[in-house]
Amino acid sequence: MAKELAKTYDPKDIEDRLYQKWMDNGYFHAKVNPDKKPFTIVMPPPNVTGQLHMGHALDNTMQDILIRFKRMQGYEALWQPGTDHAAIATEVKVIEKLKEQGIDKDEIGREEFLKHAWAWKEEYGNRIINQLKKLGSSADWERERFTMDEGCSKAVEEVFIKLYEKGYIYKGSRIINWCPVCQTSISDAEVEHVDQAGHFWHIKYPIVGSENEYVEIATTRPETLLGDTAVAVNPEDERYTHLIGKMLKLPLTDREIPVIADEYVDKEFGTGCVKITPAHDPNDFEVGRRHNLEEINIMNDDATINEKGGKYAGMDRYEARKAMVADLETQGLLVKVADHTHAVGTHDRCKTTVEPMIKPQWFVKMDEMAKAAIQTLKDGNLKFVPERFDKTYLHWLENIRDWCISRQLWWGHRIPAYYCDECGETVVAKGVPEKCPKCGCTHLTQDEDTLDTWFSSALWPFSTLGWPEKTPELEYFYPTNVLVTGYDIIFFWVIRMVFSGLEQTGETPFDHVLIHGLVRDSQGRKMSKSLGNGIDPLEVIDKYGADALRLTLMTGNAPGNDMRFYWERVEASRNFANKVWNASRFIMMNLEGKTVTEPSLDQLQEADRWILSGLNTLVQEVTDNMEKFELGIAVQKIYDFIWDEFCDWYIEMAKIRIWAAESDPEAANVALWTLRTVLTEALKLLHPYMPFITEEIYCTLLPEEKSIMISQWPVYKEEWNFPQEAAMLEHIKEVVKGVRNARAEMNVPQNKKTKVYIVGADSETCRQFETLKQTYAALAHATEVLVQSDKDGIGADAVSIVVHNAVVYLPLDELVDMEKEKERLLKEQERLRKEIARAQGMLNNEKFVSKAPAAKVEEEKAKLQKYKDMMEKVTVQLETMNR
RNA sequence: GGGAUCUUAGCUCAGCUGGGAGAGCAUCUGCCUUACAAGCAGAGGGUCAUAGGUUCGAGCCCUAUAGGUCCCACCA
Repeated sequence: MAKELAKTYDPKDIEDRLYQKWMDNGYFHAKVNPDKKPFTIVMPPPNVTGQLHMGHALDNTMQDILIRFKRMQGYEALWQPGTDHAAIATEVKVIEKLKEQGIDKDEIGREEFLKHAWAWKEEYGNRIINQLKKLGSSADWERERFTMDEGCSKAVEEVFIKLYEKGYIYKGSRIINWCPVCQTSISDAEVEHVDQAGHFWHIKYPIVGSENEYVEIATTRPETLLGDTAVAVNPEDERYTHLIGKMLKLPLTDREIPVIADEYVDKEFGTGCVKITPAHDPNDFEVGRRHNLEEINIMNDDATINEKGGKYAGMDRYEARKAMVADLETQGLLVKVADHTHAVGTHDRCKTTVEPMIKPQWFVKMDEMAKAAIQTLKDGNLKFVPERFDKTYLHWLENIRDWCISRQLWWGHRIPAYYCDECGETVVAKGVPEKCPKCGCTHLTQDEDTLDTWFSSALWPFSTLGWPEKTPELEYFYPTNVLVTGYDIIFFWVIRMVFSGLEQTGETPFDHVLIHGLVRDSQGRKMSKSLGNGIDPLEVIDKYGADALRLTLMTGNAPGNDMRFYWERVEASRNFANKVWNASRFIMMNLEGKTVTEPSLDQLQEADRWILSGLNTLVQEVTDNMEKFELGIAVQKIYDFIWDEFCDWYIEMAKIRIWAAESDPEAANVALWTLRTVLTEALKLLHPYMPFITEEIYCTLLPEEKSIMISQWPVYKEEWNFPQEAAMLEHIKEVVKGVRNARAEMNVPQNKKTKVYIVGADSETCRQFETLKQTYAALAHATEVLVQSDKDGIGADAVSIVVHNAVVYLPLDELVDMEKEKERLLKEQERLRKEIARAQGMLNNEKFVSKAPAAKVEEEKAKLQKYKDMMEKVTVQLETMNR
């Protein structure tokens, strides 16, 4: 017995209840099951500090759709969830929170600080998980992981040691990107190049021994002059060859530096002379190493000038710049200042200008692993969807430099390296070594640094499944199938997972990477906190429901493209939900108290056969689109089928039999069965996109069923394929549309019903129309439909609608405006004339006839015949009117 | 400097391997028709950025141009 549904759809009534039901029944949980094929997605772990934003909503909706789809198809579908410790982001937030309480990080020390950080994690780590649940995410929460939990930490340690032993991880003093605010090194990927309007300062460096001679250099960062240890020119540059080897007096200091020759210098740019500051510029660093130049670090960690800076010591780098420029000017060494816009490296998180510095850091050697990652893509083991992101991936890998992995932070995985207090020997090991292998000293101290947060996320696809242990889960679910993520983290994450997976497990961690774009605001701007233009997904869920939000995010967008988000779109989605709700309500109302039995195939009427054929096509296409990750196209087809075909046409057709149930209960049964069957199957197709509403309707409609999410995905049924009836009904629609259009144009009031005469071209056409005359009557506001083979009894003033194989007449009596009718027919004639000209033109083209596929040519011939036929009838009609 | 991508109806965007231009919103006209006014029925609106090329046939493929967006990059 079907229970009644509320009159309008209210998501609040059902979402939390259904989610709880799914959880209670363990539907999200995936187990190792040799009888089924696995399908695995690992969730990009949101930061523990994070709050759900539209990007998460989009990313997780896509994953949930794929997982629900595959689960229904009979796969053992695992969606592996978890959170990321987000090293810098979290540490910064914890520091802020402590500050509010008047606590200083350095005062309480590392151990105490970490206690606070863990407390933070406990407090906020669940927040984003709960928000993901609101979205309907069917992740296997029983398997939820955290990048710093015991297992993941073990995996990190294991990888670090293995790579160290292989020589892929090394410690070295090299130039790295230093953030003076966060006080840590950062990787190249974390540096954002931002164009800034700056200056080019042209400065004279006097030549030692030639009092009035000097070279002119141009720099954007005059303060680094304090660390200069050479000036370089291009060896081919004839202007300066005579200076090579000479010494220059470094302004504002008492040092003398040499002029050197290096290919790196571009003769055409600037003055052709470059000051070399090995300790504060990556290029200069390379030049310095090539020429054995001294590396003078002139800055403290907070980017103030250190004691090497003489009178400028203690000043901030920009203060020092100002002071130095003033001094240079005073000394007559400043030639000119030119405006110059250039890209400045900034820390992506805090936007501080990065300061290149030489510091001892840990690095991962990238060349070999990058090669493997490139190869796996080329071998087809890894596919980006859409494909164009191949280039992004390859370009980055082909130009990769060693990865700086150490961070001067406390929150994260501490580097498993220990230094002997006596001899300084480095030992990389699991846990504190008992004694130094070199000198036997028992006092060893662990490295203070932690690892880049991406070091652990790089292992996510396998560390979450138990690696390095050989767990049954790892064996069964790994490698995973799809990774869903935004194009903005291909560098940070996808690439690192690929090379880590290949190196550690010998396999590409996933075979498809489904890339999506950014969700922007209604004006196309990035949603951001500072602009205050972000739309909170939770607010959308609260107002319109999770299903409406999900549908909005999935429609009208191609993979990899950005999308704009605005409320009107959500409303449209909500309206669709309401439509589905009400169609279902109608069906259930009519099922009330009835026992519906499955009819035999020959009991199915034309309309039933048509809609079942349509469903069949839909099932096939949607499945196909979803297999190809064309999620937006698939849902568009489901939407159109449900609204346009099923609601607007089929339900209206079925009403005829339902309302005549008393006189013909058998026909009503067939209609009801078809309604229920098509609705059920369509709901299943829709379920991955709109899980809540489909579940609620499904379970109300079929009380004996437990849940739509564990129901079987629809498959194409050969016995539901009725091409003939499908064509007949399309013909009906054409006629009905014609009648409706004529009525509207002739301003016939909606409630005014008329007779409809259909004059068929031949007996078979007449027979078909005769069969379906009730359907016409209902859909075309007819009191009666008369099918005949001639114009007997039809007045000359009847409005005529010419369709293929028939002319339809509406006797409108006093309502007919003959002028208007004539106009309407002339318009139709004009349209047909164009169609005929087009088809005729193609067929007159010999090359078309000889080269185009035969089927195409036949198609055009048939069209031409059809239009000519219609043209003839319209012409006759016009002539009749003129008489 | 290198690369990607976009330019289609008033707005936001679809358009899968080339075969008669679509959706949602907005606009206009009728309708409170017993599932739904968050609805129903109808209508208007596009030389698919420009110029060439390939093809029997181009929104789709190729080349150039213009404009927009994004990513990468060690010209100080």
